[in-house]
Amino acid sequence: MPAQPKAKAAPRSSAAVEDYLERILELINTKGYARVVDIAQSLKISQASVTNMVQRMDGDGLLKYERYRGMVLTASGEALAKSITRRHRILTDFLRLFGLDEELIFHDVEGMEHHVSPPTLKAIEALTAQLRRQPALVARVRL
Amino acid sequence: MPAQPKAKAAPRSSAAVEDYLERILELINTKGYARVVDIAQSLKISQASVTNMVQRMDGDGLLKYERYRGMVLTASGEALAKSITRRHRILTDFLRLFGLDEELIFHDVEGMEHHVSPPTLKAIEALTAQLRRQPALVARVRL
DNA sequence: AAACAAAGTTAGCCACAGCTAAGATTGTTG
DNA sequence: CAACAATCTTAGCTGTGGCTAACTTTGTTT
Repeated sequence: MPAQPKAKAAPRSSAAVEDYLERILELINTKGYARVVDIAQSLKISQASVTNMVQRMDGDGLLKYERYRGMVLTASGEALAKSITRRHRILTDFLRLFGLDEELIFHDVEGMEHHVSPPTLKAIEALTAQLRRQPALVARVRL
Repeated sequence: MPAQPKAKAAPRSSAAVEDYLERILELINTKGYARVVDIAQSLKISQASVTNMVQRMDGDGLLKYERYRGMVLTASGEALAKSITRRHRILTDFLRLFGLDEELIFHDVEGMEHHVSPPTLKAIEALTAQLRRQPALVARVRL
């Protein structure tokens, strides 16, 4: 028995890794695949940085990567990416209630999202649903 | 005229710097002074790291620091610390509406706060005020 | 097929912000 | 005042995640 070959260690993810996962899933959903050059453009970082990170994420079991060829999310990578995307959407929906500038919303969500725990997210989701039924109240906040 | 001696460059601050400022102000408010050892304990990092950072913050004009002696916030450091503290309070007040665990609130706020822009903060502040007048609605979120 | 451009990779660098270990300073106390 | 403990500093290290410059691979185009 050769012991475990890979040392999985539960896919912990940093804010940076979460950003990558989010963009990779989005690219796969819209274009069918995620190329290094597109990820780089989307995150506004260099291709070299992307190559580097993607290799780390392969090592962490979040995706399968083949040099010069391409990448696919693993099951756990995809699950993580989806939950990150969902969190992003919930926070965006919440902030959109208040008539803030779209760019600002994006920027704030992009920063905050990595730090919002599941219970807090759930509360914000429920709150957003309630507020949608109270446009008068929301209007007072927008002023 | 010896030109400007220090190169101020507008006190940009990272998340880490903001955490330090927040704790330093709190220590000054409660104990009258901020010692390296207390900052370290409060942020759960080593004293060496605190010394290091405090020296950088001195260089950045956020505080005045004298080796082995102590520190005082500069005017701009104090202004920044106060606005950080205010932001922290507003976010905490908001999350407290939903009956979340205090520790969780603290943790989430500690992570998110550095990424919330002034307009977003203002909206959340106004929303919190409105929600305080709508306990029935809030109760539906808490469930 | 040769040449070229686009995409990807590697090597080596940097700043940030933590850490430990070892040494310096300070204040207290016998 | 000598010695001690507490505090603080320095030196040197680490990992993360960027960067540029130079090189390689791939695919297209003539």
